[in-house]
Amino acid sequence: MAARRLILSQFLPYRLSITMQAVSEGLATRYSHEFGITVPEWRVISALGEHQEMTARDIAAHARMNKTMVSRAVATLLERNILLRRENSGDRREAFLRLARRGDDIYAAIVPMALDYERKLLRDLPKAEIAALDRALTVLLHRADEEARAINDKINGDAE
Amino acid sequence: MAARRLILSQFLPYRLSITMQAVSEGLATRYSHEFGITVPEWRVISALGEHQEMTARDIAAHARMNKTMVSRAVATLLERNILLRRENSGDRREAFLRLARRGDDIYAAIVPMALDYERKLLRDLPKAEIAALDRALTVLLHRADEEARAINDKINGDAE
DNA sequence: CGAAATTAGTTTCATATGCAACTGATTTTG
DNA sequence: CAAAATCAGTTGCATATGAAACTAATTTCG
Repeated sequence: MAARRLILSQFLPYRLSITMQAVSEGLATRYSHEFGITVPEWRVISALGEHQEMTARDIAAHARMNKTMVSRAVATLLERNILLRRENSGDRREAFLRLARRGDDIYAAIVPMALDYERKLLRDLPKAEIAALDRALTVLLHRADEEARAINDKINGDAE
Repeated sequence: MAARRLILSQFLPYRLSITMQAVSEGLATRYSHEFGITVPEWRVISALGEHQEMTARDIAAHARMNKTMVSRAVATLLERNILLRRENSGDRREAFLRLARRGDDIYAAIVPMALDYERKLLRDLPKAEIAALDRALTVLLHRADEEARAINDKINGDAE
């Protein structure tokens, strides 16, 4: 546990952070400019584009958003007629959400834009390196979740 | 430019975003809990730990922060006697910042914690995959910066 | 030299975010 | 069955954030 030097530009959490920031901004600028959609809103739209009909809770789980964020994004999108909402008559706490006509159009317009952007980013990485990146991100997310759980347990006194 | 399906869980910008979020949180929880330091404050401290003495402007450039963020983090850290500030008598707009005694202590305590965390995250990735991840992040950041510039130029009408 | 432009850094303001408290509905359990 | 606990989703509140306006200092240039 020797205190080696820490060089910010080589430190993984820092690099991940600035890279994701740049990547995310580059894409968000496009669709926000063209469709007035925020990042959380895009997440909701893409979740529903992928799964047709979900509750807010499902969306939160699928897109790793907290329920406040989902609630607000959904409210705005309903307001703008981008989503449709159908109450679950079997459990009136929840409601099924899906893309309205306008939502379909927006989704259909953003998807190629997003995939094109992704392609550009990865353009000159060899296939093998892209595969390695994929694996690495999977492992990192998994480990980070584990570590987060560990540290929270320690802070909260473990026995809950 | 065919509108292939977009699967959120496989879409690079999304994966980067959630991974960095988990990674960043896992580390930030530790030092915020132990030292009451925020992420921007840690960035400033680590920049100064690495480079001894810098102006706010240098810090912003080195740690990819905007000047508002630096200004606020520095103000808090000065307040808490974690930094020292020495006005540049040759150019009184700027000031040189460096870690105070307390800042050194905090830095010395966080660095091993941060490196340990990084080690844990990368624990079961083979050396070759880590190297591939490094290269990939470098390329991605570079491409994303390029794309951001391109899109901004397009939006602002290019000829500035 | 002196006006205009530029720069470092701060502050204002409008927006984004998340936790925690809340509402209304459903489920659990004594 | 009724009280307590849980759950889906919303809202209030306090904090975080960044763009743009601002201040004070320096540089540029007519």
